[in-house]
Amino acid sequence: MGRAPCCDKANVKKGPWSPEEDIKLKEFIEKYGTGGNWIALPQRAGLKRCGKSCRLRWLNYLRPNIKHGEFSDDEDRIICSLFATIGSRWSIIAAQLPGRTDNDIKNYWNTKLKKKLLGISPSQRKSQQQSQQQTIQQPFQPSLETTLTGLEGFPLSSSDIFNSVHQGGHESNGAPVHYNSLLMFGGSDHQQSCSSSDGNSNQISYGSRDVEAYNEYYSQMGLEAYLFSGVGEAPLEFGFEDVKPLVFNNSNNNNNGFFNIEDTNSTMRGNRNQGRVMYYH
DNA sequence: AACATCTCCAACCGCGTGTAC
DNA sequence: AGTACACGCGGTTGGAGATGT
Repeated sequence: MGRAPCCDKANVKKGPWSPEEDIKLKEFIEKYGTGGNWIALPQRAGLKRCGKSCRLRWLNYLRPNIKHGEFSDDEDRIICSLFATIGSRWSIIAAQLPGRTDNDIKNYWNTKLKKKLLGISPSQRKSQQQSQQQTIQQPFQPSLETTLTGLEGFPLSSSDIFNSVHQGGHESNGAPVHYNSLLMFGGSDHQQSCSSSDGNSNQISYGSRDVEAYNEYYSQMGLEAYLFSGVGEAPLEFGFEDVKPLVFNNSNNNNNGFFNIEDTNSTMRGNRNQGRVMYYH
């Protein structure tokens, strides 16, 4: 047995909304509110529309403070960063952009931003359409990650971590070291920054709000990764009662791909704004 | 100018989730 | 605990307008 229809489809109007319908809906909601019942609303408002259609029209177009028009560079950055960390959860992304709707952001991403990031001109699109399709539908594939890591404030990709940032991390045969897990500690609250100055250190700090999303992001890349905000208490908060972080340092490399363990809690506590990437073999 | 193709975005659809009973 | 229903979300579609040939 299928799902019961939300309304009598034979008796509801579909397609674009007329200005008259918009006025009717807007005036009704401003006067009476939604009453917490979208299904009953169209009848009460005298509209021959499905409740879902009314809800969508109100949320995406008629409600106050909706922002239309061009997205700013800041908005672009926020969308990219969030898309890369949490994927296509448009309602969550929209919550970070006042005045923008999930539908708006979704459309913007699908029609413009995605192409902008991939650097594809209109003439290139046709020939690349097939390969794009594959990449785009799987946001965590390396090609898109690589593109996105160029954005300021974006988390590092696995290849950045393994090959670029920590160039000293090599097997004795010269091959990059691969790790099973990745532990990161860092920084004061609500900052987002990452940098790599000398290839041997990686400064990274994220606000506590973002931790779960980033952890999810890294796990999508096949890394068992744990990113902690704060230093002292955070591991406990995330269920790591006996964390023994491996501090990246060339001198700690014992030449077989493993790094020596040392207790750095005191150091870390004293350098809250200089978090480090640490590997757990 | 005519036609084909592309772009954009509003709107639709189906499904998962929450909640009331 | 099970069921029915409404809401909200994300994927997809349709069509108008823009652009290319």
